[in-house]
Formats: sequence, C-alpha cells, structure tokens
Amino acid sequence: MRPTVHDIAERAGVSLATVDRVLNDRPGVRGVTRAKVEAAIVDLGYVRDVAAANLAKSRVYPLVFILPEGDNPFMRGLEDEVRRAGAHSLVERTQLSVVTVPAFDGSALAREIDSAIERAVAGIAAVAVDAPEVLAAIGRAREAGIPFVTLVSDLANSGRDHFIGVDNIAAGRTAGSLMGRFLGQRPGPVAVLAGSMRVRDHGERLEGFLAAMSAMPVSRAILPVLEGQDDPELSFRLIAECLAEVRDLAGIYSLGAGNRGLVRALAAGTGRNLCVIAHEVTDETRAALEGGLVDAVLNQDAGHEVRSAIRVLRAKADGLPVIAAQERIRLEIFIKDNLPSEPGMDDTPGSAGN
Amino acid sequence: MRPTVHDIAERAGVSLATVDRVLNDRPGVRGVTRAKVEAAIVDLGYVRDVAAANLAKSRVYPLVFILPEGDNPFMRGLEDEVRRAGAHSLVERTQLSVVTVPAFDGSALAREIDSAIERAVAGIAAVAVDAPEVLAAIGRAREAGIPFVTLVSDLANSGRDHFIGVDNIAAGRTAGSLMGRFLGQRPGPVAVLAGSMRVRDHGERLEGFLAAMSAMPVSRAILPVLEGQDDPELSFRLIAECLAEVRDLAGIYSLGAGNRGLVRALAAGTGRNLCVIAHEVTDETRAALEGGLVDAVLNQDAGHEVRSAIRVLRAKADGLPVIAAQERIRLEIFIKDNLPSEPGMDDTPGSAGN
DNA sequence: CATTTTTTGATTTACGTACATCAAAAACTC
DNA sequence: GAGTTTTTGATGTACGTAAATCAAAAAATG
Repeated sequence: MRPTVHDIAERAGVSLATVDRVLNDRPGVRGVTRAKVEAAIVDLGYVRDVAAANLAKSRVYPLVFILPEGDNPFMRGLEDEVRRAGAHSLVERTQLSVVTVPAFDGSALAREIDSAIERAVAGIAAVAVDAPEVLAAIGRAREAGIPFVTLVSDLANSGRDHFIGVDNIAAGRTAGSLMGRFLGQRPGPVAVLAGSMRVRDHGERLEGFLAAMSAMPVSRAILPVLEGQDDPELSFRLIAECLAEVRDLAGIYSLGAGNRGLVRALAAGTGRNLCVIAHEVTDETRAALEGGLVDAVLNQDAGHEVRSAIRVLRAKADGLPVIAAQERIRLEIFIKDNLPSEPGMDDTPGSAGN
Repeated sequence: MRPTVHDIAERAGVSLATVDRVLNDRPGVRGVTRAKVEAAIVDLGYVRDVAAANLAKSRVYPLVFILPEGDNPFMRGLEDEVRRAGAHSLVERTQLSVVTVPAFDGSALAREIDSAIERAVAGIAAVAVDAPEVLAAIGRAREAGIPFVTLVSDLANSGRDHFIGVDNIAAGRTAGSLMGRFLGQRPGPVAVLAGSMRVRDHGERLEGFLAAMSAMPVSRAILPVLEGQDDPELSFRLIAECLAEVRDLAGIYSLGAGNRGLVRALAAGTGRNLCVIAHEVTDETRAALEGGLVDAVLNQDAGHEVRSAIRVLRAKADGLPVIAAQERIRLEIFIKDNLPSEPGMDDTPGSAGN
C-alpha cells in the first residue's frame, strides 16, 4: 500500500506538522530535522497523492492556448480541439482558454504571454513565432515558474518545457521519398507550393523534400517555389498557372496551408494525372484524398497535440515526469486506404458492443 | 464552481444521507423523494468527483491483460508496454497484471477470463481468439459488470465494451495500394507471407491486399500464400525458396509476424531489388526499414493501445464517457523518413529545453 | 386512533493532504 | 541561569465523497 504523510511522520519520529512543512517547503524546520524527514520520504518511496492534494486545495489548473488567427484550416482545427477539450475539462480540474493573435505577429504573441503570466496561469501552450520578444516572454514565463509548451512550431533555445509537433525536415524528406517512389521512372518536373519561405517550418520542409528528391535514382527538376501565402485565391492562381504553363508537370508538393486553392485548381485541371502530396488532413484534403486528386497527406494529429499539451503542462505543474513515448507526435502518412473515418462518426472498426 | 452533494441536498430539500442513498442506489428512499433528488442532480449538472470518491473508498482498479505467449515480437512488445505502464500505475490507483496463455488457445483464454471474474477485477483486456468458449466467457464478464476490451484482435458479437486495434481489411488494402504504387509499371509477381490463414486477422489483411492490388492499373500475379506459422525458421525457408524459384519476383507482402525470417532471407538474397511491405515496427523491421531491405512498415502503436485500454476500462468502471477520437487506433505507415527514433531515446525533435 | 414499519436526518468517521493556530518544548544568546 | 527566539507538536478545519448508525419523523396499516 502507498505510504502516506502519517508513515513519514512515524518513520522520521516527527509530527505531521513537521512533515507538512518539509513537503511543502514551509519555514520553521531545522536542517537536522529536515534531513530526517527527507530520508524517510526516500526510504518509503513516498509519492504525493496529487488528487488528494488537489481536493484539499480546491485546485484548478488554468491553462491558456495562444493560437494564430486566420483561416488556416489546420489552426482552426487545432482551436476546435482545444475548445472541445475545454468543454468538459473542469471535471479534470483543468480550465482551458484560447487566445488568438494575428498570425506571425511576434509582439502580439509576447503580449499575450505576459498577460497570461500576469494572471498566474498554471501553464501556457503557444504556436511559436521566431522573434526575440517571444524568446524573452517565454523566458519570463519560465522564471515565473509557469510551464511553457511550444505547439506545432518550436522556438530553439527558448527554455520551453516541451515541444509538441513534428520534425519538419523529416516531414519534407518523407514527402520527397514518397513523391520519388510514386513517380518512379515517370519523367517531368515537380512543383512546390509553400505559404511563405519566411516561415522557418516551411523552409525546413522544403529542405527535407529537396534532400530526399535528390537521392532518388531518377534525376528530376524542382520548379521555383510558388509562395501562396497560405491564401486560397493566390494559391489557386499560382497552381492553375503552373498547370497551364508546365505541360509535362509530374507532381506537386504542397508544404503549407494553401490546400483549398490547390484542390480547386486540381479539380479544374481535368485529365492531368499528377502525383500530389500535401500536409494536414482537413475537410479539403480528406475529400481530395478520397476522390483521388491527392495521393498522400502527411498529418500531425491536432487532437493528440492538444491532449499532449494538457498532459505535459499538468505534469510540469505537479512536478511529475512526462511519458516521452506518449507525448511524441508522429508524422502520419495517409493514403486513401488508411484514412480514419470522419470525426464525429464514433464507430470503432468492427464495433459490435455498447 | 462545480456543484457538490451539498448543493443537491439543498436544492432537493433533503439531507445529505438521502442524496447519498440516491446517488449510490442504496435502499430506503421513497420514489417521490428519489425523483426530487434526481431532478436536482440534472438541474445542477452534477458530476461526481471521481477522485474524491476514490479517496474516500481507498479504491484501486485492478486490471488484467491476457496476452498470448510465444516469441511473436509484437506481442512481446505489447507485454513490455503493459509492464512498463504497470511500474507506476499505483499512483493512478491502477494495478495492472499480465497473464499469458498459449497463442490461439481459446479454452485457456476462457479459463483466465473466468479466473479474472472470480477475482472481481475492475476490467479485463485480452487479445481475442475466435472460439465459442471465449465468447461465452466475455458474456460472463459483462454479466458480472466487469468491463471488457478486446485488444489487437476483435471478436464480433461478443458484447465487449470496446475494441482497441486496427481494421485489418483496411490494413491489407493499404499494403496493396502502396505496393502497387511503389512497383508502378515494373512487371513481376508478388509473394505473400502469412502466419496462418486460419487466423481471421490474417485472412482479412489478405482480402484487403488482394482487393487493392486488383484495382491497380497494372495487372499482376499474386503467388499462393506462404504460411510460415509466424515461425522465423519456417518463414526464412519459405522466402528463401521463393527468391530462388521466382526469378522475376517484384514484391513481398508480409502480413503476419514472421518478419525475422523474412528479413534474414532478404539480407541473404543479395542484389534482389524487391518492394517489401511488412507489419509492425519491431527491432527487426526497424533495422530492415533503415537499411533499405523493407520499403514500408504498417504499424499499430502498442504503447497507445495499452494506454487506451487502461483509459477505456477505467472510464467504463467509473461509468464515464470514452473519448472516441482519443481511443481510435490509427494504421500508421512508416517509411525510412518518418520512422520515429528508437524507444528509450527521449529526445524530442528540435529539443532545446529541459 | 394506536401500532408498526419505513423513511429521513443528524452525526460521526474515514480517505490523504493542505493549512492555520497557539502552547509547549527545545535551542540559542548573553 | 535567565531571557529570548525558534522549532515542534497537537489540534482543528477544510476539500468532496462514502458509508454506517440510530433516533426522530413520516407513512402505512388495521
């Protein structure tokens, strides 16, 4: 059975009050007494019952998610997942709130981080922006003892507790390998649709893609990057023009969030049998995958990321260990055949029970 | 703030003791009083604080995992995951135990299920076997109010609470689609290595595979199934013979657990540039994927499955809802480029923090 | 209406921990 | 050794729920 504070008191030959003072770093304990108590804690392998402590303290963990604004379907999906998780989070003593900031706006993000620090939240999860003011704000959060998790987009040397997202270089490389394998001996160049090359994630995906394509047996031209700013209209136009101008185009890699425009252009470009690889399962890419317009979608699971962020922030707030294997976000490859059924359909494969 | 039993008592105009009787279905409450209390519960949106209740009851959830014996690497990995989860499960008031039975032995499995029922465990997770005595044992568990989860291999019409695993027909279809795409125009037949066609899962994977291959533009012969009984030596022999006899072999689909023998035969068959698709990431398939002997591995995450089983059984025991999206096990496609790093290496991609 | 039975309420104890209070004991200082 | 300060212990209350006990109240019965 699990040791309790009573066992520590007995083992160390002190009172409950002294045990409490040691466990909770309260003043008024001599060093020699403290040592006795700490030895007893180790001997007994005592682990605090966090649920009991939370009950005693009526504790609630306010967590804030800071996400970019805009109509990026992946980010909107991420927001939906946070809101969905927040709907019944009080049962788990967690209070989720979502704050949005203009996409790529480092100073707005830094301001929201400071605002969250001011409110003394239990943890912060944010989609990072590569800016010095964000770096400094993360530092301040950590100094205030607030756990910080970067989500989807990391920030190196920021002191954040954990990054929850995929390795973008590996993502690009995976796209390149698949593209090469799917195209096989078929000749023709490949186009790349990005949001903006100023975004580090997009740069990394391109880097990985180029590396993998260049390792393929068949040498193949990669056209200059089309920067669609993740805007559906602009992306549509760029791809439509590319389809019109490049008669022997073999494939398209969409590494950003301009997929709505891409899918529209593909649907309009009748009879072009291209190999298309995109990122993130959204309504558009799901339909395109099922309809055969897109060959593979590389995905990171927004639901898993949100749950992971909550778990990590909770664990850090409680001073508990994080299960690394559970919190590692995998880069998923979906083709038509292994695409999970639509969210909202609750049937388990082979479902025959309650 | 969350309503408590005190709020219910006040709202219904009764005492705490009466609220307790209604909440816990204890005798001694008139129908009219019960209705008042139940109305108050609904009005207030009261949800039991399970952590507080567990503390009051000193509750521990004993859960049992019944797994097949043998040197099937996936099943041994599954067992490792259960044992790893069990190492610190008492903190979460869960007590995991593992019981192994001879593989495919329905009566041994039924006996262990009944033994677990006898011990009044809080939940049972088992790799199912298609046998009437197993079906009956699951029924008995459910009648005893013990939640039951089938793991990896389902059993239709068994009344189990949940299946945790992948859709094997979709798995086979995925393998077929990938094989077809990777082979492209390249001519030559494809071999299939199975454990035993008596196993329903293996039959389903083959079914899916054949369906996908027949939908490919290039018509291709599928050789008669090689049944290696998931035995490394037999599998090695069958594949080695196949390599020797079929000079124009284009690909191999390994749908069972004979991958150790397969990889050995591939490594010995120098210069054969085959497209190979296997199931489950194990030490052998990981090395083969990284070394280029295998082109893709279709995987189900054992760690996720174990955590999911625990969560589902806990939720069922508490009468709480299961988050369908979290508990859906995805069929993962791994190529060399998106293979997660080795377990035991705890680094997060882009890791720059604590 | 009297008697019996059932229901209800008040209360206590328990779980493990947090936190506060104050008197008594121990340690420290001169 | 006396006076002061610090440490320690005993105790109580709190969190939300479970569960038991028994007297009082309400309901049912004849």
